[in-house]
Amino acid sequence: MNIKEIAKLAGVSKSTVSRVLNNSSLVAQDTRKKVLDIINESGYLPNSIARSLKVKKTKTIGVIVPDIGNPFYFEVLRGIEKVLDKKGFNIMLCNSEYDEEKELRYAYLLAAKKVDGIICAPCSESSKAVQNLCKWGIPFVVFDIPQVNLATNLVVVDHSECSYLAAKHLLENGHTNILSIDVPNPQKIESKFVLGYLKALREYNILPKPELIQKASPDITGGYSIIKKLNNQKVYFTGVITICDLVAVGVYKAAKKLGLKIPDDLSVVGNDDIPLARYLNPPLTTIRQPKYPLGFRSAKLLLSQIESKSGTEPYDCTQGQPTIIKLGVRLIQRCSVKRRN
Amino acid sequence: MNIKEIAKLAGVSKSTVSRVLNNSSLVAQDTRKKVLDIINESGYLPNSIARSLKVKKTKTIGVIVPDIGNPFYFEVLRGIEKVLDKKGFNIMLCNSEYDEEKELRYAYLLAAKKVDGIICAPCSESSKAVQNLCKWGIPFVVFDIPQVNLATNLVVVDHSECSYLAAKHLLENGHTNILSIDVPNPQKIESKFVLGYLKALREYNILPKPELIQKASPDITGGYSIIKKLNNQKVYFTGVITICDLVAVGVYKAAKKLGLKIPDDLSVVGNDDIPLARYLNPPLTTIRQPKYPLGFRSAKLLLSQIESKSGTEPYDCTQGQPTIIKLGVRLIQRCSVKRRN
DNA sequence: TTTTGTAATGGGAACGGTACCAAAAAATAT
DNA sequence: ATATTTTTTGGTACCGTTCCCATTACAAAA
Repeated sequence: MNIKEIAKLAGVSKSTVSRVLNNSSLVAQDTRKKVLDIINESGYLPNSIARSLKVKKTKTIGVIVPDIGNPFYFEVLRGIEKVLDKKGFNIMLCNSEYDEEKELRYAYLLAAKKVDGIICAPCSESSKAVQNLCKWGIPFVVFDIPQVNLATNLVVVDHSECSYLAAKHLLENGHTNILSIDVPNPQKIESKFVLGYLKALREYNILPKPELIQKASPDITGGYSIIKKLNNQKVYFTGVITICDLVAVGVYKAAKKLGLKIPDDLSVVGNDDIPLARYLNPPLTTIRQPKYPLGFRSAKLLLSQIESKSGTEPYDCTQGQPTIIKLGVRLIQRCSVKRRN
Repeated sequence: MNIKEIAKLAGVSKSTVSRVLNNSSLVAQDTRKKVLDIINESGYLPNSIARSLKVKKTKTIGVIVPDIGNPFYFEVLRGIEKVLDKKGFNIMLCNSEYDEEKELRYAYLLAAKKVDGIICAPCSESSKAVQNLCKWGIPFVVFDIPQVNLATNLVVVDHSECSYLAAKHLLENGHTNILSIDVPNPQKIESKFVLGYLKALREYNILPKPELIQKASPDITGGYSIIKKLNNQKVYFTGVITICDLVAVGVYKAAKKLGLKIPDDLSVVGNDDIPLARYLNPPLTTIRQPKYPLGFRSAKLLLSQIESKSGTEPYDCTQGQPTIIKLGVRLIQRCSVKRRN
């Protein structure tokens, strides 16, 4: 069933049917009604893929995140969805699983599918996918991880501030041997997270110990295995800061296994403030990320980019100043940190 | 940049370019190389939307769930993604937010976008969306909620078994005043969840009390507010079974607020076994749903349906026997239930 | 009556691919 | 050298819309 058949049934041309479909004003009242009736009783639904081909708009946005299983990204997604849905955009969700190769494949796929724009949380600071997005002239915004060497529109949080706040909180509570669990990064340069950690240590005149600067996959098993490993190596620490709450959960799990009490034997401060952080045992002290706003602002930014795009020309991401939106974080004190003397 | 321009640059016809794109065997080695070179250096990417229009396949699957925020659905989604990704399908994710109207809108949208198939967890047992999917001839499978009066392909768990197991566990532990928190359903008939609960009571010769059969929205606030409400009304119960772990979390929250200790003052058994259930305080005893398998099997089933579809004709969901896959559940005992005498 | 203007409709060329069929070129057989 | 087969290529209709342009119908003005 297509527009031509509807036209024939209604005894009009397909131009006219198209006009009622897009409710153009220049179609007579009774013609419109007649066509509408035919459409309803036939169960016809317009092929938006054909439409997209013609109008060069798909009304869909691609979203690439490393792990939707992580409540952090999920909350961001909610923010994104909120604004896009209101504007009639659909979301094509892609889960890169922290795999650069997969991320790139998805970017390619979304580009080929001619999505109107892309929101991406790349796995690394020099994401090949983002570079390509730029090259292909697709409107996009990246969040969470800033891109190096690329003037992209950005919605971020300062990761160094998170770790700084977290470490400082532990230092203020008398901890001096603090383990930092970051996510592995392929870059040679020290990550922002470690930088913030080091800054806090410096302020307290504490020399960083290399064995306390660790990396793990950003999930429960990541946190779990790092604690187990360090325990085997007899590395000493009384506090932990983690790159995300999920690895804090892993730390909890390991602590339980090893018979370590939190916060008595081990203090931990997470990062994200996922919804379930307050229900953990004990409730997790953490740095709250503006998750929903991150998504909300990213989507808004992308939409403005799409709207400003002139006609059908590809979007040139190098022209004009990139917009950079930096959102704040704050410490949420709960019960996973204990004062030491 | 389109196929025609590439053809011109390579000095061949667009047929030939199309052939190398779809790596057809009947193109000479050096022609192929020449075309490939041009493609690479020009950064051309084929428009899959145009392709889809012609071949009548989009290689994308629509997924409609009531709440991706619920780890239950998320786990299902992972299962879906696993099989679809391997077969080169993309996922278009839609969040109906337990809103029938929104669910229907999404179904329409996905149909218009000509997705190759749809996996749907409808909000109700007589989803208008599912009925339409049937009418429109789109391959689909529904999971989690069976459809009444509609012979659809199904991947489900017996909800009555879940509540039966949960209630029985409490009964075995000496509880006689058990609160059942179900999700509101628009149907007149008693829900499966309540049915299983009643069955367990009957086996123990306990008369059901209407005030202990409650409904709440399937999220944290739902569980929270129902407990608060019943507490105000001085309704007495020592055990709770919930339709999902998220409302159990809400129960925890309310208990804390009201100074009730779990499990000493209140025993609770959840349903789903979300990843964080074991990390709650106390760890939640719950009925484990086969979440990942639910998604995995649904996707497999859908794929087989799509593959068996002959050519371009719409899929007729009334012909042939529907496949119904029923998966089992089991009780996971943790620490939220206490024995009473 | 003829002209002019406006509202409503139809015709047909795109959009960017695919795929069938025919034609040309190259390889092989006669 | 010609006939035949096989390999490689080009031409073009089509997928289902939109949208520009032309045409028609009809009312109001000249």
